[in-house]
Amino acid sequence: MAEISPRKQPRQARARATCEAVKQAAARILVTGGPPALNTNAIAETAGVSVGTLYQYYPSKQAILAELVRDMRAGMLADIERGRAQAKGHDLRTAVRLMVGASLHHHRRDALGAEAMERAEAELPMDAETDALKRRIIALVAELLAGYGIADPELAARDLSAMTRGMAQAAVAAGETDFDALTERIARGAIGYLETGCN
Amino acid sequence: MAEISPRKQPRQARARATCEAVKQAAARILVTGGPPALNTNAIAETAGVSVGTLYQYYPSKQAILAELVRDMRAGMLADIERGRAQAKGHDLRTAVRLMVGASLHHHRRDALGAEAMERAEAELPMDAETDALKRRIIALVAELLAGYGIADPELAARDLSAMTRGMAQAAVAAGETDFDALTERIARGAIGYLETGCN
DNA sequence: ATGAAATCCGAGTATTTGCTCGGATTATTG
DNA sequence: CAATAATCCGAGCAAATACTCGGATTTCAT
Repeated sequence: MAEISPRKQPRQARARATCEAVKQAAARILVTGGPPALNTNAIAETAGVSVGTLYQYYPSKQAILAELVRDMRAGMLADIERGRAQAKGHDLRTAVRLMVGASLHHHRRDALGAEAMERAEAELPMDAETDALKRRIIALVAELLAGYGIADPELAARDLSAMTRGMAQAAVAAGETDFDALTERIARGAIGYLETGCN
Repeated sequence: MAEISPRKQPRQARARATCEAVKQAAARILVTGGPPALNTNAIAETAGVSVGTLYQYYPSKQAILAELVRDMRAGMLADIERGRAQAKGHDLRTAVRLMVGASLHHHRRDALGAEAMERAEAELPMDAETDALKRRIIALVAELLAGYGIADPELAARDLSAMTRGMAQAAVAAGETDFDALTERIARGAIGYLETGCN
């Protein structure tokens, strides 16, 4: 059974830099070579540290990936929270546009990295903290939708998240870079989903 | 460099049964254990044949997966073709409903299998034949959409496919089994996407 | 029935991969 | 400047994995 929680806390600045280097190295390898290319020796070499050092802070390979995914989810949650604050007070249509835009924020920063991470998440035993983050994201969207009188807001939140994720994934895979246009297209689908339900 | 095209054609009935057993074993392992659990020894054992036998028909592990994915894509293409034949003559909304239903046909047969396969496809070097199948699927949808005067039908086809895939994936992951309800929800999004574009 | 072709077997090989351990190096403290 | 704690190193081990090979067994054609 592979441990997932970190093994030891870095106390000195040097050690903190090491941890960060390891994470970034793992992320880079994941983007360039996909999950099968992600092995501990490669991570250590890319990070410029030795395997032994790596294992002082991460108890297993999976733990590195888990922390990477957790970071991404935390970032997403922050993006969504900002989006909701921005959307407050607007009508449903513009609120949806703003929320979709917020969901795509991490794609704007690093589209390939975001995609690689989301795919990697699938083949990882879900750790409790990341699961909680995902639930909070959905709950946040559901709460917003409920404010507009949407029926079954939880289901709608899940559907809209999935819709966004799916379309973004395909767009990135196709090499699209105009995220404003993509946001607009996703918002059209989302608004259609929400408004067609009421009549 | 791993070969992907099959190594030898089975000539006798026994050999054909072996090939089929290998494929089904691989599919089952993929569903129950995910990509990391898919190794040649396990495949051979599950299929009830020896590794040596396996390697007489498949030049590499990837070749097995590739053929599995190819089969699934071929099935999807057939489903979509039937869907289009059924949709012909109806108005846009019912046509969309029928097409979404057709796209989900393989999910109805084996939801977990379909999902496992689609995820596995991502970490596989795209082989030419499968790529051609995917293109044909998109082209078919695009052609249908063009008949209804949709602008940029290729892009719309890609977006709608991605939308369907994303929502279906999330629904299956959440344990949903009512595919009629799911079809209806996806269709709402799709119709919204298509109709909001025109005004 | 008999030779040839097809199929099957599974122990074994070469490689990869996750991970450990004992000791060297660097930082911190009193 | 010690002495102690923190950090780092990397050779190497144990296990897993993709794949091969030589020969046994079964099927087919005549």
